[in-house]
Amino acid sequence: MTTLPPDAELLRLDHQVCFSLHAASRAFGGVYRDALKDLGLTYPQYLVMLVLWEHGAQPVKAIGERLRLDSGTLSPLLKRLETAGLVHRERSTEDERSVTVHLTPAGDELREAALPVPRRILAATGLTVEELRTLRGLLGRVTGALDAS
Amino acid sequence: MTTLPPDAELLRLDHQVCFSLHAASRAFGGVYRDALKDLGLTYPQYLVMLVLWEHGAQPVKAIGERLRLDSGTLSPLLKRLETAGLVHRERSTEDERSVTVHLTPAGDELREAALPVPRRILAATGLTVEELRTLRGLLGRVTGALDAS
DNA sequence: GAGATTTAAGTTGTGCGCAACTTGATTGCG
DNA sequence: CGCAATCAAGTTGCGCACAACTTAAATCTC
Repeated sequence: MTTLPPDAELLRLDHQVCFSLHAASRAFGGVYRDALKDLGLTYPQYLVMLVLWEHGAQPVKAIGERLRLDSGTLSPLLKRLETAGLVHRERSTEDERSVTVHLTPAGDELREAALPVPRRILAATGLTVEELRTLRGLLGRVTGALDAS
Repeated sequence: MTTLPPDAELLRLDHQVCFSLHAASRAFGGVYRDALKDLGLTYPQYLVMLVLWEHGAQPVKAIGERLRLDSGTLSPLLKRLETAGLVHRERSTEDERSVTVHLTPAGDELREAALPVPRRILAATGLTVEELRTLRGLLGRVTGALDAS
């Protein structure tokens, strides 16, 4: 569609994209930090709670697959959520390797307090719905391609 | 342009974008980890080296502004780069609060070894140049808006 | 059925990211 | 001038991310 850029510019573009991604991810982190402070959650903890609110109790493995996180990250994170009284872990009886993560009543209740969060973030992005869809689409494709390579 | 989606979908879209961003950022991290292993650099260390290769010796403060990182992150990172012999730090004589970061000859030479890295990453993304531009644009706008809020 | 392989979760160690703080230098203001 | 406010860099502490490893259970294979 356009003239292909010279090599140098192309390579520059690449690291600009990576850098933008890195910066944007941390900028989101900052806004979430504020929005979640009252709930006492970090952003990754909030992601885990979203999974549990939406899909119910499930094994650590399943949470990890949904969030692209391994047990080295999830185990201590879940331990903190358990200490905070939001979650409890129970070793499965059928397969004793597996541990199922359940919401406690407090964890379930927190859902309501978390409802206004997404709107705050949405407003802070300054993007239109169209743009958000485009962004989500591109990011999804990149992640898929990168993971495959 | 399109029918506005109902509230629930809109809020869903928001956390999907945040999640995609988080996931994409980590996926890039993984690919860079492989590409930079031979150079003995992590991705954030590589970003610092890019700044020095491109703009020459400069104070910690300036590096932090370019990369959106504070001294709590940069100080130990620079110490590691110094231990690796790629960089050395010198306290400014005019303003003794400031520390200027210089490339060592080894740090300068590493530039050549790093040249093939961007192309590898570029290929791994699976996106066209158009799409990369769009992505960079959207991410830049989001970061700006989020930082301002 | 016994032994090798695979699997789920957890542990350890390293580095990044950031808040909160310390230290020492500079600037600004009365 | 003198002292407060500001500023640059560094330190500490905590949580996330991930590689490499351990442990214990399930599965596969002969």
